[in-house]
Amino acid sequence: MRDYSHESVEKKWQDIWEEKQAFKAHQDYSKPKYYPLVEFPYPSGQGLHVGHPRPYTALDIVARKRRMEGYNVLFAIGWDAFGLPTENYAIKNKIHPAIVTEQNIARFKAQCKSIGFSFDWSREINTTDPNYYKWTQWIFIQLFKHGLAYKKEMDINWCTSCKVGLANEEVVNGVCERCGSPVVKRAKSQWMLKITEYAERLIDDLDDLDYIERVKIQQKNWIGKSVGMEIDFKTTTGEVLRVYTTRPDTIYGATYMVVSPEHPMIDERKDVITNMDAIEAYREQARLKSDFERTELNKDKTGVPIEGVWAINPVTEARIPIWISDYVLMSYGTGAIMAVPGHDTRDWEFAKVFDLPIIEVVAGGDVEKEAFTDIADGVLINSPLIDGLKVADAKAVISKYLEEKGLGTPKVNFKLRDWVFSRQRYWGEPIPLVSCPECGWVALPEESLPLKLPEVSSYEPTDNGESPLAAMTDWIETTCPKCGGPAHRETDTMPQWAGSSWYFLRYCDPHNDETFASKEALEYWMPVDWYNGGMEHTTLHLLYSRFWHKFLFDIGAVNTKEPYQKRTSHGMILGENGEKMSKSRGNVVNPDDIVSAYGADTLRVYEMFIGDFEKSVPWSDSSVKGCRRFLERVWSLVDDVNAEEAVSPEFERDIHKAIKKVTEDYETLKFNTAIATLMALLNQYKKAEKITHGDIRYMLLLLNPVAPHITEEIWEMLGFEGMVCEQSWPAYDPEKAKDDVIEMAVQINGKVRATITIEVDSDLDAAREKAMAEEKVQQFTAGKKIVKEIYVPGKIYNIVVKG
RNA sequence: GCGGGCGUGGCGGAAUUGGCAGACGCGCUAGACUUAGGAUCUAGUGUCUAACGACGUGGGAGUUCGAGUCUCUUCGCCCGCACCA
Repeated sequence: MRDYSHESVEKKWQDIWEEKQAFKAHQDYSKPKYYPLVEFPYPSGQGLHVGHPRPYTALDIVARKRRMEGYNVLFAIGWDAFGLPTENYAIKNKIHPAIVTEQNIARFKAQCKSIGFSFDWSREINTTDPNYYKWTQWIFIQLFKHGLAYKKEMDINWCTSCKVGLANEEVVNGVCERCGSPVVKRAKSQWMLKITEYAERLIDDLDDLDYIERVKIQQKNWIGKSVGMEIDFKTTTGEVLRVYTTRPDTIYGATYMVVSPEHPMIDERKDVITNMDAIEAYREQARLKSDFERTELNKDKTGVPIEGVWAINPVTEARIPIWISDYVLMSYGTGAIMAVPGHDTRDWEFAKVFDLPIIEVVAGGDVEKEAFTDIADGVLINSPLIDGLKVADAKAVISKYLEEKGLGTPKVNFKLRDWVFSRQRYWGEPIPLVSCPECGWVALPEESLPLKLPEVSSYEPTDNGESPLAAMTDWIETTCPKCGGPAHRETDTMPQWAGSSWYFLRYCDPHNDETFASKEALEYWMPVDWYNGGMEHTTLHLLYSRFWHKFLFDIGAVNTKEPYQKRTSHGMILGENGEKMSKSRGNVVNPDDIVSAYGADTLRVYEMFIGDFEKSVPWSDSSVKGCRRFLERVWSLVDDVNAEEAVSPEFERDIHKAIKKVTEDYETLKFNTAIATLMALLNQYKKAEKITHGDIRYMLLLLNPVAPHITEEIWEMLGFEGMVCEQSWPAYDPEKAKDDVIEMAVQINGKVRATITIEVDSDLDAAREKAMAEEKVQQFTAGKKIVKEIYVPGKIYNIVVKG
């Protein structure tokens, strides 16, 4: 037998697969389909990270198994290539981002190929390709035409020194990542997408999806539906302050109000407010704070009372003060709250700091010590209309009362905010709209798409907060598609999320230039059957793409209301020291090094064997060696074969058990135990005197999805026909996979004292007879009274004794 | 602060979901082969104990014939975040 040389074996089979187009998804729509999906990577300058192959190998295993099970499988990859790091690299090195992108993609592609993923490379896509972003722009235009895109003044992070807008990521602890200068908020008119219009459906439709529970929970909490009321508070100066609350039952305990520093009533009533100086100073402070500071450092409540105006509690008619504080956000509810310090923790803290009155209106706690927020058992007090009622009933009664009196209306609110869709950047999809003095914002005609990114001399954001495109007068100045008059283009670009919100649709039909994907292709392939990705994408990417898909469904462009039927998530791979891999920590492992030293199959086996797929796990070089050792032992089986027969009788049961276990484990993310099963089976083989072709055949079939190269090579060496990847997935006989004789533990008072070998379906009498024959059992039961016997066939025999 | 998750040998992790805790792998120990071993093979390897045996899944309590698994409580760690009224 020759040595196992991974370089030549892996290259050989990669070439054969490519030549034979072994993994191409077929246009034959009569076969059953399967569509597994992995998150396409951002092609960074660092190249592939060892974190990438974990999810990719996992779904590659599923894809390969499905092909062997007779499915037409669509498994594709592409590049999510717009984005900040490339752009910043381009600025720094004065290279066009398109060139940087091209280089990075070439590297990523070569790396993916070297690991042997069974992608259908003919479907590769790239979000920065005009033939791709043409359709991203087309979708945006549909959103715009259906009223789901609108302009709004929104704050951007503004670096006071660089004089550019910054992404959240570029703001570190309130200062600019690059120059360390303070970052402030600055209002800018931006395009927004009304994802909130889909909030209810984005929650409800989760019920029918096969997402892992923590993804569902996290999405639901992020969307944050709450059922409450908007209630109007009159003020002493005649206007109305509207608040949102989920606890209208506590209204008798509303002893003051708080509005956010940005609340419009402040400017509107400048004339009657007597302490505008103090208010302005507080607002300025709030403005200087980044979101991070406002939330993180603001553990102690701060605020300023508005003097000159009071609110009237609509049920008690009491005159109560109005404060401003940054713990109330303009972006949620109405930007104003009725503060009930007795029964809301934040209000309670605020009241304690500023010595505001606390009235107990729900009995059961001690409001002098802390806010009482238990809504299950509380009973209302000090609330004439609802005294003695439980919280839930009190809510219903007071809501009805307030509604009838015209003081309030029931209202559902969501935490979810609309999606800020504008970026003041160059390396993104141009927004295909023009602003016409006569017609307002007008979409470009669809047949004129793509609107390509123009060549600019500098990619640096401009010092007035505009995108680099804003400096290109000849590009900006255009004519209105509607009236033909002079107009100018939108100069902001789309966020990186845009291209990734629909890429799985393009995989279905990637070369179509009539439409983003043909109806037939979509009807056949969609929905994605299994989408695996990182938890960090749960609330943004996953939600955004569900939103876009639902919209496309509503306009009849796609045939399913959800894009992904199943969603799972993998854990991160950490450095050997247990910390997150990063350049600065110096603990980064490059997959190329593993592939060249041990081979792609070793890398694949290792990443699947390393631990629970769903959990984070530290890298370990010595464990990699163990996986290489396993493959070498598999390789050495070639020499051990000493019979032509099918399966050795002594292995029949083991093989059927292994097929069952591995088949199930590949479906349930338990790749580690699947591989452990194969290792154990191999150990059996190595110990055996006789080992046949048939025995090894099963090992190769089961191991092939994880280690595709070496298994093909051994298959060929042993003279089997065709390729492993063309074979049928082995079936197991449930009867043969079952043990009929087992080792059963015999316990005395819950402690194991002996084991007996017994037929699975034996009854208590048979078990007792065998157990009592054991010396240990006799010893521990001698002279004692048997009070109880628990016998669970196939599991346990426990004797409870006394005395 | 809010939301989500995790604590099992020296290490990564198993445990049919309430039934022999530690599968499989790493590491380690001893031996074999060898000029050599950081290659390979064989055996051993949770802790305490000379042994019988006892103890053991972050800590404490509880339910149960039986708890890593269920309940309560407490401590610690990780991830995400937009103080969401």
